[in-house]
Amino acid sequence: MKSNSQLSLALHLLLHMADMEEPVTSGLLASAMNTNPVVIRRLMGGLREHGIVQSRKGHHGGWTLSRPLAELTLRDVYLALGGGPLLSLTHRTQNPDCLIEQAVNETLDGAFRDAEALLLARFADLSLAALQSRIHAAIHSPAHLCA
Amino acid sequence: MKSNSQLSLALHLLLHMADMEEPVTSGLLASAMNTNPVVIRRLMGGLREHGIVQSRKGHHGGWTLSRPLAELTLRDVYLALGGGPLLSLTHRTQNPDCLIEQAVNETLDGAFRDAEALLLARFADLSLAALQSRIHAAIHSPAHLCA
DNA sequence: ATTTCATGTAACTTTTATAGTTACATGAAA
DNA sequence: TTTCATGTAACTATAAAAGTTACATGAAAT
Ligand code: FES
Ligand code: FES
Repeated sequence: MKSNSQLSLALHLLLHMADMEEPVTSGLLASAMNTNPVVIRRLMGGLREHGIVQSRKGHHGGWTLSRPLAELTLRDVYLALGGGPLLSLTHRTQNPDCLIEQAVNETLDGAFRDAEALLLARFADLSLAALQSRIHAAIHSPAHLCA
Repeated sequence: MKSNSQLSLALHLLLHMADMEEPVTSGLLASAMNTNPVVIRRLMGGLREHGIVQSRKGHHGGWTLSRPLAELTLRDVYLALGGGPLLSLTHRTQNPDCLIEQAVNETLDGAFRDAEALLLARFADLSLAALQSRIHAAIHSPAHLCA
């Protein structure tokens, strides 16, 4: 399948928004990310339902963070995006009666679970504030947004 | 994209072959796996190039293991299949100049590398012989092959 | 009020990775 | 020389993700 880059996109968006005073429109964010406003709105919609961002319609509307980055971890963002699959390997379930298939898949699942758990634990240890400070050390105009 | 189940399939095939005396045809394997012979031949072709299986054409031809399962780990099989991506998450590389994108992606990559390393290490610890003995404990007719 | 602008969303198209299919050439055993 | 199986190219199908179009809804500004 086509590989999933929503987490990368979401983080990029949130970090940009953190440096903005005013609400930012999906149009502006989209052109900075070289994508389409609807893609942004869809993704942000998910984050809004988890209390991460807020939106306002109409004039001077747009998107703002609804809690400080220090209270947000990569894990929160990943889960708010729906917590989709982390691994690209699946197992075949063509004939569930086959004992070999069962044994193979149980074994693989064990390894998969461990890798996923490790990744989630890593995500939980990374706050967006940490990312942000790393970025601010490198950038000197915080509110920059490629339009 | 459609998710990748080659490793699961390959393991299933190898374990079946281990219990067979005679070479097995791609046609037979395919019907046991509910798939197409060409899918089997393609996959096995990769394994042959890495010395895992052998093929013979013509009458009574087919596929046989070319080394004992005890010398094969899941890692070997995974690598012989091409060592494709393990994780379904990627990062977006729309504007490589953007420092935020860079920081986000470096951070993600760190976590991804660790998870992949863990998974590979797990794979390296699992020999096919171990899988096989687990299966033989459950099955009493080793050479069974759903056709 | 009415104009303006931005979100909210449904429906559709495009892209890309994987799997499955058809067709046939090649080669080895019987 | 017939039979059977691999080897491979070319094509189709399926599925997941991303991008696009179109328009309804709602809020600010004048
Ligand atoms: S778009 Fe991220 S810094 Fe320019
Ligand atoms: S196909 Fe695996 S045991 Fe029947």
